[in-house]
Amino acid sequence: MDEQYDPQAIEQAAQEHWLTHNSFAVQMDDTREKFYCLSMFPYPSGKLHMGHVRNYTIGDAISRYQRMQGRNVLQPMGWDAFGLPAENAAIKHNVPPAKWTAENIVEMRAQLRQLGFAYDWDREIATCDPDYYRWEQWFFTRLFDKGLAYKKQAEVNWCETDQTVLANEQVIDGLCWRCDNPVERREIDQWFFKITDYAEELLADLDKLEHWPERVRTMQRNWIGRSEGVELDFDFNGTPLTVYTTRPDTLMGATYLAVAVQHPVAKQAAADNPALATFIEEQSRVKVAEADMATMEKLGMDTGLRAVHPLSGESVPIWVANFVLMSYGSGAVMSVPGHDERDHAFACKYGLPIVQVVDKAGDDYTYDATTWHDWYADKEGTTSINSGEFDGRDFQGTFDAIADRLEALGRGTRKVNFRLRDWGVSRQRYWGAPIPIINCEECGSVTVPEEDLPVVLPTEVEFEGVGSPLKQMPEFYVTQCPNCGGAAERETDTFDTFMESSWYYARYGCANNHSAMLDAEADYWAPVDQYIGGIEHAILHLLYSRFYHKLLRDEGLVSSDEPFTRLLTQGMVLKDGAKMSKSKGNTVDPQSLIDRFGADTVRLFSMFAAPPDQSLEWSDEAVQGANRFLKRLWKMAAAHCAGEAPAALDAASLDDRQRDVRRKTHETIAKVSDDYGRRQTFNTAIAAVMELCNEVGKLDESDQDRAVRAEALHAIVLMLSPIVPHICHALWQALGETDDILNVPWPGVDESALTRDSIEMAVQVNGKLRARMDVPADAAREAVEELALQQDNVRKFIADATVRKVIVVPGKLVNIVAK
RNA sequence: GCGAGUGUGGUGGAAUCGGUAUACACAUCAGACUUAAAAUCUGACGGCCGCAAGGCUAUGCGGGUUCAAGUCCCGCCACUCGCACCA
Repeated sequence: MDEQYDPQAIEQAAQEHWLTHNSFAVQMDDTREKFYCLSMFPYPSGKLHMGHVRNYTIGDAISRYQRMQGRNVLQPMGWDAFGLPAENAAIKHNVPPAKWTAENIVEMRAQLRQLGFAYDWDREIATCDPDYYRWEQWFFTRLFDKGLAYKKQAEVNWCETDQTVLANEQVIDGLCWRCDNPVERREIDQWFFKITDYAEELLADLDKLEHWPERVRTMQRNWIGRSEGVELDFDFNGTPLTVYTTRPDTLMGATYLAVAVQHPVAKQAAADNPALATFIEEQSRVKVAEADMATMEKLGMDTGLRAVHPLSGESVPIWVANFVLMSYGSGAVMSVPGHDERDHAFACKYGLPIVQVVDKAGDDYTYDATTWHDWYADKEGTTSINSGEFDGRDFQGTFDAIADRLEALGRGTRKVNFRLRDWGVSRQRYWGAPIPIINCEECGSVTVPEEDLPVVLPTEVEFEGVGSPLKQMPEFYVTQCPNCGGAAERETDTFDTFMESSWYYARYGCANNHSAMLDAEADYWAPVDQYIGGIEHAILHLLYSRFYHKLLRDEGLVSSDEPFTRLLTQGMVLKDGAKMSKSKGNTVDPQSLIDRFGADTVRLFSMFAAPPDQSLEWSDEAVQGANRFLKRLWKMAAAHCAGEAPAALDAASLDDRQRDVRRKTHETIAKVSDDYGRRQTFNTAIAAVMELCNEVGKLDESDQDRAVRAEALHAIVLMLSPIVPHICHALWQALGETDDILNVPWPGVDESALTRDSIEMAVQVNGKLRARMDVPADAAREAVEELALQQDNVRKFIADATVRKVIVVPGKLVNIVAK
């Protein structure tokens, strides 16, 4: 064995070995438990960044560990290949997106191979491949038939100068990123998925995801935003004006109505009220970031119109207000200024009446319009007042009584509302999967027949300006209607790229099946047992995937309810306390580190520097430290192997020092197993192995010293192999082992090595550490107490006091309470 | 504004179920080797007092519970993230 650690040679040899043995290809196997480990696939932007390295090293360590546990492990890799950056690059460098993307994939694949990740490359997929997106198109037609995909008008950012739709990130301060002209909102036809049909289940099933971070589940819960209330009608000139409220118990305190500026009633009132028309015009043009909206001044204007309260029969004014959202509920609200903060501010500002209808027991506060109270919205310990026959009830009592009355009168119904909106899946972009629809003047939107799929995206394109080239390609869009045979036009919109990433995890299970979207093998691998990726996908990607999985299930393609059993959200990689980014100029290129130190050093550092779910502060010095550890490990093994083959271990004959090292070996195995499997804290696992190495270094060259060291080195190499697989591959051979380390099971703990004759215990007096003592492992409680009281330093502290109590924590400490 | 999370040496972090705070590294300092430097090896390394033994003190701040609190509870402060007029 070479004395010098030569990472380049070692890593190349290990990677060649894996390649020639096809080491990571897997098939279905009913004799072993399956384990599907997946890291979020990358967008092929050009090169790997440190975030990728961290993400994929975590996934690889888990995969390799699970394999050593005897599981049938699938770990695939692929490319989230559609998206806007390819179009931007095309415009900038005049290279077609398909070519640019393919070149990036070649480069990044080579980098992933250099890092030694244990992927089954036979299952590699790229979402821009027609073999992939054809199934997405096929599935869309199925959803269309079920009514789960539909078309409606929706707003987009429109640049009049460039005659094109802009993505949100292409709008900078309200201006087009290309021509700096103002961007306007325009309504166009778009395709949607009815995710709201699954809102209830998506919410309820979050409770099943016990191995997901609570943070992610909370974010999804809030995003879905379920609320229970009543939808009720005020009478407006004989037609119902519908409002939604979660507080029907305060209905008798509703003193006016407020409608959104886009509401039909507002438009109607504006027809013969120029001042109002101007107000509406101004307010609909204000297009600010959502963050500013919450703090924006609340403005409104009286329409002069009035509506009739459904229970009191009183006439209430209708106002237009800038804070009412057209997109939630019915775009109109009943205003209860006595018990809603916004309504209160609005009523005070415009002099509208305020009626208190909820009182708090034991609070002698009497309402007047100039003061406000901290329990105005409480639902507990309150009583309804000023509400006629509903007086005297608590929140739920009034809620039910009023809801029942409205339902009996036919003026309202209980309703559950969601904040979640249907998912808009069409994009007016080129570099995406074509939506398989043909628009016919006679038949409307007709799906492309299955035998005509896929609708292939042309890849030989030229960009003129920013619009999609598809819209200038009659050879693409001119076609016949599959229904009537008449002249028709193909849809030129493409799918949102979240479509591809919502089901790729399932496709890896049968990536090479050309006759079906998913099959029995795909269902064998699903669901993903361990998913690893960035927290930035906590809502959209993970919610869409969960939705898609339920769609696939309802189509009979998978038999599970959820796609990802266990989720690990890895933290960001920071430099100088900030996220690495090109604009800040604080990036670190993984390639230069691999070239300098080797992949194992980079892998080791990224796993050692922080627990996986925390942010990781980059440190060039600490990378060198990781490299230094590998060099030391290599030297220790080289020195060990240079001598004669070690004698057989004779556990019974070991002296205390040798037994201590051997105990440390087996304690470390126990700890590292727990850190890898249950805790997923690889940093502490590495620290424990480093400690063991420090202990092993103290052994000398006697027969049994060498035998103890041989056992420890075998364990160390096996335990580190998920994180630094190349060096461990080489060390395993150097230790004289002929089996491929990949096929060697995880080391077991020898319980007999863990026993001790004596234990060091801490002795406290009144909770403060005063002494340490060695006690026989089998000492009785009384003997331990006795020994503790005899310690010199302890006697000093209890000399002038009476011992009241002695607490013994077996094997750990004694606390003497004395006063 | 609402919600979630974090706060421990010079730095990254450890302390898993309330039980010996600062493991493992990085940096720094000292020593060995060297003509010298790098590399490598050995040692020191929270603060204060002390020759030492040892003592006092310390986990953002202030209280509390407990024999015992970085860990649990209450109230503040700072930072990070998410949502953001959802009626």
